[in-house]
Amino acid sequence: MKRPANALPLAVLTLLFEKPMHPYEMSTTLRQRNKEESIRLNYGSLYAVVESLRKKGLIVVGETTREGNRPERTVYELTDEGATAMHEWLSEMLRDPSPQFTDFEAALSLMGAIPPEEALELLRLRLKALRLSSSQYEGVLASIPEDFPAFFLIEGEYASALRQAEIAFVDKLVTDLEHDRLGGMQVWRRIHELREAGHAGEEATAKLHEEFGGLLHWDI
Amino acid sequence: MKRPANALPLAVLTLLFEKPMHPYEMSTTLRQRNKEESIRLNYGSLYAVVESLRKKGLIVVGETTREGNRPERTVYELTDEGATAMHEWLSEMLRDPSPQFTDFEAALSLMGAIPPEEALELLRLRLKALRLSSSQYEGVLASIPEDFPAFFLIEGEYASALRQAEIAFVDKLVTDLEHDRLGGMQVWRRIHELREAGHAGEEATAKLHEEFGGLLHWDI
DNA sequence: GCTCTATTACTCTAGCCAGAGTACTTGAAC
DNA sequence: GTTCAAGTACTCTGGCTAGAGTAATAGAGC
Repeated sequence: MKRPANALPLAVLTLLFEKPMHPYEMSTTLRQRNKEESIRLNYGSLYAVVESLRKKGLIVVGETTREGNRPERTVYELTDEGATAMHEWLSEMLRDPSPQFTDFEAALSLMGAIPPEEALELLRLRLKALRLSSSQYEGVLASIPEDFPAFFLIEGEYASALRQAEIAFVDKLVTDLEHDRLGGMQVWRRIHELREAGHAGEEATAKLHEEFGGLLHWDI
Repeated sequence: MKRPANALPLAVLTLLFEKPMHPYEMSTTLRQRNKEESIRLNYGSLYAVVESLRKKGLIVVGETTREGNRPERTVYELTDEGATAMHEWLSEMLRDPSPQFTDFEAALSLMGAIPPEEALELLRLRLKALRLSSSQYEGVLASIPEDFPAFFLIEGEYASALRQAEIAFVDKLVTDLEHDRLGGMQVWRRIHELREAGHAGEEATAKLHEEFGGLLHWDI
């Protein structure tokens, strides 16, 4: 079975593992349990996902009811295959780390396309935003009763741990940039100087090789 | 302008910022620079993305050439609007932290659907895999010459920092589970015991409320 | 000189997913 | 007693994306 990037189908399976539900109830339940913060949820996807699970035989239509003149509600139930698939899929996601392609990692890898001074300023702003959201999270945590079971906060704690690591990383990067301490910064800066002066493309590349010589012959 | 989740269009813009290219050259360049590790790349997406950038006027067709009987190569160039868009978009991605919906965060938030003992074992395996990939990364790092510019390794360093944080988090979680130290574990375990005994759905929920009383009335 | 694999350069298709749109109901406020 | 926001329950559209498929050439090895 192919695992989609989005965990929404898995979330649907786990909800139906609890009890039969209609899609709208799934969405309100997920929302009420704050799953929206860890799982991308919207109606369009939800109904499509439910239909595709049904086609695969992982869920079946139970009953359809109607209250007053409102749209009909279609209640779905988990099949045995669905329960198995849910178990396998969730196990895999817990067990196997998979490459994640985050925005910031991509941005870092393309950072060379803007001049170092600008990048530095943007990273300072990022740091500020990260620290703010971190302290907001701490605030929310502080407002939760002491005896609230940690189990229900686990995904938030994980996100928070990653955020702390990102803060430490960006903080160090900012400091390194401020002190011109990052290896390769001269090339990076020179590229943008040349471009400012009207040199671009192959021509600029040639000039860089001339100026920096062997240093440009890495390519791991 | 709407930012797609995938950074591929941005990568295309930054490549054309360097010099005009045809799509196939973009893909080989990205691959050669190890950008595949931070940016999801495949042909289907690449050609679609290039076409959509063209439609938006961010890039234009330069020349088309043909060598022998091979398929024609269409070379694209960045427009001024494209350069502006690239700059804005990359700035945004560096500046604004955005929610990331990782697999593992989703898996943690749905972990309740499998029994605690199983989850513990899966997390142990995850930890092992994480440690392995961490030491592999260290190995690769060690094989790189000392004077290799850190700037070109920055996204790998970021990924590595996050991985270290995940290792620390999972390690602690495993220990907590081993010592029955995580708040809410009794409810979690009991849910699966009841299910084993044939109680599910509303019935099980009622029983849980009976047994655990007030403890189940959180919902932040 | 013939086969086999790798490389070059795309094209096609089906499914996924986000966001906006629809249409009805309930309850609160003035 | 009527308006207006919020809630209920979906449907539609169109863009995005992954993976497989195609079709030619170049070079390595026997």
